[in-house]
Amino acid sequence: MVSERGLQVLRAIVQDYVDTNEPVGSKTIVERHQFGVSAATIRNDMALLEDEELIAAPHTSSGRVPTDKGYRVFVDHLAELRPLSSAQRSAISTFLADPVDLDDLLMRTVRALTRLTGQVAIVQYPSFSRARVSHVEFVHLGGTRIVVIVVTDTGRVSQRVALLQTELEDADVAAVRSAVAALVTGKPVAAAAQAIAELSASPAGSSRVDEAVRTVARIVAEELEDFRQDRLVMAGSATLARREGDFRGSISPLLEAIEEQVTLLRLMGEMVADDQGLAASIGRENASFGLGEASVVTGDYDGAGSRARVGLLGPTRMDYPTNLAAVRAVALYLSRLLDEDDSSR
Amino acid sequence: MVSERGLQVLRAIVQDYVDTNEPVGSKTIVERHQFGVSAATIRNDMALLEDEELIAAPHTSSGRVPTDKGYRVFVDHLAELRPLSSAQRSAISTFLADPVDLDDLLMRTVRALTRLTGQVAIVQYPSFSRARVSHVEFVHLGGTRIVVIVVTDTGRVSQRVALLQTELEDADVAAVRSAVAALVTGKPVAAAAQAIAELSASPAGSSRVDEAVRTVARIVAEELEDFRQDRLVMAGSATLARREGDFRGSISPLLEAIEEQVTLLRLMGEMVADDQGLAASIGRENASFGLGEASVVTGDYDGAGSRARVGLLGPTRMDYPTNLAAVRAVALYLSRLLDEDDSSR
DNA sequence: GATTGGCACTCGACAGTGCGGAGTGCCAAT
DNA sequence: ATTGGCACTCCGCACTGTCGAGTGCCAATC
Repeated sequence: MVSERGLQVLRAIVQDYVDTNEPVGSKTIVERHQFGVSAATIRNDMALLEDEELIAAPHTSSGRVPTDKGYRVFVDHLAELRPLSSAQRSAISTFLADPVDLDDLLMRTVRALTRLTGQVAIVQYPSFSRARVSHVEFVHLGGTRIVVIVVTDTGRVSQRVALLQTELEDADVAAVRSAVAALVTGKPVAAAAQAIAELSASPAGSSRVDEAVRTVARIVAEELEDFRQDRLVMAGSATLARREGDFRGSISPLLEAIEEQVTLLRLMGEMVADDQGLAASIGRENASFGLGEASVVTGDYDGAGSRARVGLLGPTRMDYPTNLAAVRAVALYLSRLLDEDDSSR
Repeated sequence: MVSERGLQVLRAIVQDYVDTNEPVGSKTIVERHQFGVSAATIRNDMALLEDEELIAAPHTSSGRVPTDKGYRVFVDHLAELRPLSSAQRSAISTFLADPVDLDDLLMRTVRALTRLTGQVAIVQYPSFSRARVSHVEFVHLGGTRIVVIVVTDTGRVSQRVALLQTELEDADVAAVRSAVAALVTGKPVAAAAQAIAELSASPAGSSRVDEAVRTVARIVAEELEDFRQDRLVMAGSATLARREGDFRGSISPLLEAIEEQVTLLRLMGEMVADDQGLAASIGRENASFGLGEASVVTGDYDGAGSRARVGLLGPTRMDYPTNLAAVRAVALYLSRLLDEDDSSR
């Protein structure tokens, strides 16, 4: 059983190791922290911590390094968020001031976070499942090509080019427009998708317009899927190269995950937040995502009536208190901005 | 003066060095190539090449390595494109078959290129400066928020949320729509932007609608700028981490350039293509872009009536014949696809 | 004049050696 | 439970000598 002091020793090890990137020995701990006991006593505690697999020694008779399990205990029980300096707070607010639109706001958010922490920053687009379709629009490009645009009441827009089977007159396009618009306008995106599915299931008319309506509706359904499917904005991948020694292996799995996005989306989706909306996934806990050498910390924010996450990706050996605090501060600020925006319309 | 055989020696050095990543000595050349002369003779040639600064020795009495200037001569005078295997050709065509839309096509293009070459692949969006505005659309979200959508006859769409000074009735929105639409519809994007600039210069009316028209027009002008401004799609940044030893320094400047995009756009814009539409920018030639350790090869393609580039970013020590051939093949294929698409409407 | 074989020389890579320091584990004493 | 002491382990570093690859130069040869 690990004593109370033993846990404090673990905390000291994590802090010093994050600080210096070198295995920390009993003597160092006595020097850098005020435990009021001798190195030998610390050694006894360390032996217990090692039994519990909270720390490990890279080589016989070398200092100790936290294990993934050790980091987990540290984050769950020992870490206190390190409050941001006022300079950092004001940096966030100036960085995020007066965004042009949602894209711009999220882009600035990740830039701010990566500057604040030196890690790769990630933000999910708010999930739009509660949004309603406010408008569908078609632009006939001539021939069989038509641009299909869907807009939600939260201001998000998706567009796609559809290729029809047959050529349409402009009058036909108007007919298609009113048919599809009637089907989805004003409905929440989920309900709109449902309505389109029902249309597809019903017996098909064979008129030229009817056929076009079906084709276009299918495209609209795909676009609605876009709204439900989360997307990511990221920044700071260059920081990985600088911090390369922190990853035992190569950083290429990380770069792949960044490029893939899907992996990160799944990972971020599966993490379980605490009562402050914060979550951390550490080292081998991410092994199934190919990120066994990395950690992710996230914070929830509220946007457009739904929840999404902002987070950081970095080495397992990261400064969790600082990073969690930064994520939380940015998430709170983001929620406030989106809330104002929401209520102002 | 470097003899004809001297140039062949340079070619051999480049080829072997790209192959093995080790400085190549006179003996190796004699073994791997059929020069029919002895190592000593090769050494004499190498001394001349060194005088011309086409090759250099990393250390006294070590094998030789091509300089940037050496690569330049190789690419300009000695390299012949290495034709793609038929397997590779068919890989391209299956990879690029049946794209959903332009975004999808370009995304697949970079994926194909990065798979083919193992380098970072980049493609510019076709420049839309010759495109015409086919449609502007507004969606009133309520209050002072309005989505402004601009569509060109090439099928490209840009949207942005505008915040107005004052609240508008739906009737006002209709008035704004017709005013702005009259201003720009049917015009090439450059002319449309011009028209808006003239509007801004003319004396302002003070009615609510007039003011809204000006605000919205300004937003439209911004969006037109989007069309003229090129954008990039990229893939394969993870390959950099694997090939890390090829870069003397860190790969972080490369990752930064990839994240910045602007740098790469400028670089690709400034490169001068040969009669096949191919271009290469080697090593220190890119120093002013922070990419002195890297090379970029590009090929031009025709899309939607205008020209754009597809390219590769990798270490200076890259396989230029293969990479140039791959870029050319993909560029040609892309041109063909976009041309078909163009003529089918 | 170009080419060649020979030869001395330089340098990097590598393995082996020895040493100092940091850190541990254990034990007997407190 | 805590502590100081002590033997032990192992890493990191500097130093050394050897080996091989490669060069540059020169006199001899075609």
